[in-house]
Amino acid sequence: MLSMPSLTQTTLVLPVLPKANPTTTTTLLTALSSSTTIAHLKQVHAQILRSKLDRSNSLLLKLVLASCVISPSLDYALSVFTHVSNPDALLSNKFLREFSTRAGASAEKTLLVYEKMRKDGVGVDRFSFPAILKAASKASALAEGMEIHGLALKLGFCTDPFVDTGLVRMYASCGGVMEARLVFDKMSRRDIVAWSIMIDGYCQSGLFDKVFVLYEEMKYSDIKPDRMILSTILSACGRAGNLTYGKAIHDFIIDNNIAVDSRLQSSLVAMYASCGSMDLAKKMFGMMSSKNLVVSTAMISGYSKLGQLQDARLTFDQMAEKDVVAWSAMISAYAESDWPQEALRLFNEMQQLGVSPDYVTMLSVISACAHLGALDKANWIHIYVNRNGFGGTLSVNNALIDMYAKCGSLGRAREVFEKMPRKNVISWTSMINACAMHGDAVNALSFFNKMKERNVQPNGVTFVGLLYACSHAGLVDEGKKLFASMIDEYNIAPKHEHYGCMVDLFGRANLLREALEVVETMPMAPNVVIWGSLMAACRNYGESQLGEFAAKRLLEMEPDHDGALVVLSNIYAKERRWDDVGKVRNLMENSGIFKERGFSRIELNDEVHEFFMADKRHKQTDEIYENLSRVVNELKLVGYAPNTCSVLVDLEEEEKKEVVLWHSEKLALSLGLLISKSKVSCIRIVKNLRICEDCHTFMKLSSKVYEREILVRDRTRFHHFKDGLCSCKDFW
DNA sequence: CTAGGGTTAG
Repeated sequence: MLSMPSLTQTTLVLPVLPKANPTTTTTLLTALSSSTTIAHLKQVHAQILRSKLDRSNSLLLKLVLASCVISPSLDYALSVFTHVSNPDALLSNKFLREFSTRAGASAEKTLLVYEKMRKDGVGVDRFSFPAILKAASKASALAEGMEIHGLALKLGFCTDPFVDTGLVRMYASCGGVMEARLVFDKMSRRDIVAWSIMIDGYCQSGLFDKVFVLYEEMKYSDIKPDRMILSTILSACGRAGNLTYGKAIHDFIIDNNIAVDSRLQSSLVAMYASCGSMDLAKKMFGMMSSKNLVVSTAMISGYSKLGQLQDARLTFDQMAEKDVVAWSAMISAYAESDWPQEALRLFNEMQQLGVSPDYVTMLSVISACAHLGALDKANWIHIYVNRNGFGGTLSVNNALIDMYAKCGSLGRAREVFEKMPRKNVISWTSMINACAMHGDAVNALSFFNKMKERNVQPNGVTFVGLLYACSHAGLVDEGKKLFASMIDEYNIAPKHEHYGCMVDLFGRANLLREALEVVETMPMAPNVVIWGSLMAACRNYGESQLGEFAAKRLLEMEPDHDGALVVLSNIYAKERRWDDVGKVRNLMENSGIFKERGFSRIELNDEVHEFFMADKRHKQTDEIYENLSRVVNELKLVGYAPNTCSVLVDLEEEEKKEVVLWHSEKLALSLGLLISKSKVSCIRIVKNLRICEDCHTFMKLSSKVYEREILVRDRTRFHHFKDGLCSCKDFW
């Protein structure tokens, strides 16, 4: 080890080497200690330049490599490298490799190194390509990747399996699995790594069928699967939810005595967890001697998918260390289970512990804000996104559109959309959906037209948004045309959700015969949603016979479907079939139909208030109820009469009236009117269930009497109440 | 002689 006086950043002297020579400098550069700093290297650099040793490129390159070793940021190394004329291949490749394998170094910088090598016209040989292609893959740089492909062809390296494998990987990562496959098929010799990368490419593109086909093909061509490729296949099984294939792989591992290391074990647990087979996952997880980050995170997301939040949280709390992925998984679990406040709380806790979020974390946090529906929080997270450099990320912007729409601000959603530097189908679909949610069918259709003009291909989800918009706006002909063009023009096979929209489209327009025809002619068996749509239409138009039929089909599939039970009991009551009413009531009591408790949230002065029905937990409870009865009396003057149709419990009429008056959205409105006095500000309420008819009327009248705009988000859509009218035109 | 592949969050 070179004895260097303890240099600090402030005493930049190099006393031992007044005159540098190649040998001593080399010694110096190869004898790095943990205390060597960039400052030391800068001195050596100066020595080299002063002693005119810089014509010896190898010395400078050694300096470059030395700085790679000691500094996580490769900026200094890069700056020295760019000043080396005609770097030689061996050291350049080492440098490239250093760059491409370094986690912190951005792939774009590796490509800069490559460009420099190209410009100097030397230094590129077949050993350079794997690293360069890896960088192009990481950066998803298709244009550069293709140029590199061209160069490899020109230099005659395209018979080198390492180069070919790199090309397969590059195309696969840039979204060109087809091109990857072309390169793969032309390879004369395919080893297990080549197969592995090709299979992983299909996995990344979500083409799981191809994954399994190719894997079988590989086994057929006498290549024995190893642990790594088995991991890849298991991951595909997990993501495709193919438990059968996953189990078969597990059996293969056992039958062939393949040693299961901790990584393969993690893959097995992750596969079972992703397939929702938590019992098997848990069993294997329990057997692991040391539970690493990855496998614990897989367990968290497995539990979360099944809605088992307590188990997810328990696993999370038991983790000795947590990285950003684990935090993100837990935050996402809360966000997706409609527990947004806990998701946001966890996000704060994570930051306090010094863990920086990445863009996936942001997606979950944005989704949490969307669930919460609080516009102030939404604005806050948007600022956070911009300040922390996520503003340019496509998926983040897509999530922001959805968030603003769900927080009631179509305008802000549109602003995000307009400002986006790049847009994809999801961006357009999110915007169409945003309009649909707000009952703005005209703009939904106009976004669709603009999307077509820009040659963006719509997908099945796009049409769900469009059909939803049409059905809620009563645009029957337009909806029919869109449905036809989806099939004929865009070759998209309609799924359940599309047929559901069509049933809704006709049902809402009182075209019940057509609605029934859709149900009868659709090529797959109708599901709960389809029968539910038909039933709702029948209820709205008093079509009891068909309504009863639909409700019964629904109950065959979901015996405790609360909506169906209510409709049936109302139909029977109307027809005075008291025996049947009694039967349904019994069913309702036994099935515990109130599985989801209704609640409403309102955000006032940056504080979120939450109410259940007849809730008395709020600190201003007395004022809220006092104000509510005042409001009720004032509304009665303009014709309000409590409507108890939606009350399911068996109560006396007078009691039912009280129950209706204490619905959570009315409590929220009462507080809103108490606290927010300014007539220009809109009162925003978020409800987890559908708004009932009585509350809907109540909101309409309040908007007129108090000259306030009221925005209520219910389970599926927005209601803008203004001047006594609602944007949903009383169809919901 | 210096080169390529695996598990987790959406």
